[in-house]
Amino acid sequence: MPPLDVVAPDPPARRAKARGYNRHVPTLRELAAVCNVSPATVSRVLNGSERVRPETRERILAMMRELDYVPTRAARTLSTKESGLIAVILATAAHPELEHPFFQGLLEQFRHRICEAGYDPILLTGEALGAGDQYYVRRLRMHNVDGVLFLSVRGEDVEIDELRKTGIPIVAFDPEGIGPFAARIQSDNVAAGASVAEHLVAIGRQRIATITGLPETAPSRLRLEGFARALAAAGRELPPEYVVPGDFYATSGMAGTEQLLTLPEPPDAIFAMSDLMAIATIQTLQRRGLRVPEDVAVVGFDDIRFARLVTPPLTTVRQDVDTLGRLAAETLVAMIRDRDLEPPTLTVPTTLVVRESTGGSTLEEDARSVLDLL
Amino acid sequence: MPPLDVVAPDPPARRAKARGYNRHVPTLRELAAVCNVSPATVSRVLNGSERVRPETRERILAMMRELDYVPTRAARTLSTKESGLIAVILATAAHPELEHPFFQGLLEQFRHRICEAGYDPILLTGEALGAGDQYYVRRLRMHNVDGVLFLSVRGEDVEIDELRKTGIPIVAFDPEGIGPFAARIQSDNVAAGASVAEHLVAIGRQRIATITGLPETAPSRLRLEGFARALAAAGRELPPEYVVPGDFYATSGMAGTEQLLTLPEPPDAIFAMSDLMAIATIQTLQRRGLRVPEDVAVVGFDDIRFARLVTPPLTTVRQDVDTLGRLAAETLVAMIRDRDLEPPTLTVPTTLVVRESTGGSTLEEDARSVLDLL
DNA sequence: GCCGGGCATGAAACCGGTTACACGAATGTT
DNA sequence: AACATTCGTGTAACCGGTTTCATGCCCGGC
Repeated sequence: MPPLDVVAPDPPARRAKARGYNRHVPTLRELAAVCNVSPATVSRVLNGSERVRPETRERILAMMRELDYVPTRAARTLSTKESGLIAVILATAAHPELEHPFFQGLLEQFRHRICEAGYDPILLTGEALGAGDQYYVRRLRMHNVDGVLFLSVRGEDVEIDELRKTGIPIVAFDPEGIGPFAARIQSDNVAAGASVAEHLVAIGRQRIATITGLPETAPSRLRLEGFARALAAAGRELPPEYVVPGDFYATSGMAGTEQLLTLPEPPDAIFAMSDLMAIATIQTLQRRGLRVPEDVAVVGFDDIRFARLVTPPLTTVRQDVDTLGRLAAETLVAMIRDRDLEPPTLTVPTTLVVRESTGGSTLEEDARSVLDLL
Repeated sequence: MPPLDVVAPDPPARRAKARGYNRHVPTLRELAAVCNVSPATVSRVLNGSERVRPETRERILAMMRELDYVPTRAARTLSTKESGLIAVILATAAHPELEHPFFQGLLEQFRHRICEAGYDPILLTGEALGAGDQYYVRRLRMHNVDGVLFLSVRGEDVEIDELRKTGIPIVAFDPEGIGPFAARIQSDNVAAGASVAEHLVAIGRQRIATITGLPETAPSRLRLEGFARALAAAGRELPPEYVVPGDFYATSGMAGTEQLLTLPEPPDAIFAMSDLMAIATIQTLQRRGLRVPEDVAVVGFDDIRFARLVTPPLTTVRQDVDTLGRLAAETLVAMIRDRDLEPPTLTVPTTLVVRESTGGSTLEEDARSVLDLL
């Protein structure tokens, strides 16, 4: 049976009412009308302009609170070309940074800092998901993104040039194949590689090998450079068969270890260029009946939370994610505010954290450090 | 020396030129003019309207490509109230979901799916960062967010009601203290808890204990419910001192294990309600000279990548992150497109993955499973 | 008492898409 | 042949802030 009253209320409004969210959100003009001022004055209050009489300002601010006024970012963006959004570009699904523990800390610190500066991060991916309108450069242009943070650029990214043409400020972490138009943030990979080599020499290891990250990436090359140079300085060889390529992820750590164990002279120390690979290395060695650190010492890179939780706890190079994230945020915000700023290159020192996987720390020390975990 | 020509070009334009990004981005109206059509027609092509003659459409599409036209989202948002943004709400810094491996997979799958549907995720945090304009509800209203994904709502969130009033579609994962206005996605925690209990009984353990997650959270309560019920069904006791509270993170796993070991009758099996806690549990047991699984069997929850890399590989409950992420995305997009949709509650089954920490799998099986890692 | 200047405020155009409505041409109906 | 309908397209208002320029006021100086 059709209802008796033929005049149906406006459907969307009725639905809204039914769900209880018919609260009208005022516009700037309505707010201005209520306050008996012009839209321009309200806008000035919103933007903290000096040119407003204090009592007028207070009256408007009070009314904003009372009406629960929130300015519409889209309108402001349309007018000013500033969106308050910063794009964080993740790489392809094949190497999901988001799943790499190291990047999480970096990202959280970064997010926190840019939020304080009034920006919000929007997550995009370098991966092309079929249709062209899913390319990140297109998305980021649509959204009028104010700045871009790149997590581990890889050389083959054909869109980098497209991105450069937009003129949007860019900060890249551990960049490879990105021009000087982008700021760069990185750990001191050369010094870090050297510190690992020196440690392994100091504890008396004779046959020192390494499983690298993706060979074409900057962190991988630079760590190897410092590592090899320090070994040479100590009068040690680094034969080619002791350098096996990995990709930073766990599986390649297993494969690399297997490969090293087939050598006529297997190493007595392995430097894996990520903690994920190092942990896989320990696991593989133990499966083969080898003891860590007695038979083979293992060193990782990153100092992810898990590093101290594996058995034995992992000696590793700590990257200062808080500083890295903070600097990335500060640099990007500075570049947004002053477009003439020359993009800097910042290098952050690392710390070698010695634990049991190289025989370095006692059980008591380590138990204490575990309690530092959140 | 000042340059001879006194008339300085427009400063911003000059800077842009100097950096090489003076490329002019056309507007819809300019594009329309070039194509000898009205803005309305271009807009119709953009939005896939049927009412355009095919040859006109082609001409416009070709010109879009040639001029590298990208529509400005802000203008469309202003007009349609749809921003193409979906907010992902992380909790406070005290419990950084982003660092919890389980959420990464969920988030990546979610991101991937909503991206295909034309949305991009914006990261917000429940934490109030000082000033009021950093509250997430304000941010999300500013940005005209189309939908919200909540990761692990906690009961004390005072802003939930503010959020509800906005009427924005919400999907919450493992929700606690959120009303029926939000869709809920969760693993079948009761069945999962029961499957763990049954497994531990089946392998003949006598003194079965558990370290829970945050006691006030839904997953923690539900897993305990299933666990206790299944133990009772098998005629086993679950004395109160065998239930110690944790918080899903590693440290609480250590503390909980220590606590269990001080009991007059320490357990011979421990169910930790997250892999992070379970791994900390194994580590702690080994430090105390206890063997896993011979002396104490350990079961975790989540099946994070590390679960199979620790020694011994961890028996755990696998949450189907791909399905969880996909369902969250599909549900949210559906709710955005049809605001009348009743918010569903979806429960996804889990799988018990038996590995060596309960003595379950052989070395060979496990080595194979490790190779499944990406 | 008149004038210049600083200050608080207002009027109106503008940012770039969207869309309701109008309109002419082509097609179909009787 | 007259008329209704559908189709393709254009006109213009609108979304909600921002910003330039104008204006009116009050003040101090001469």
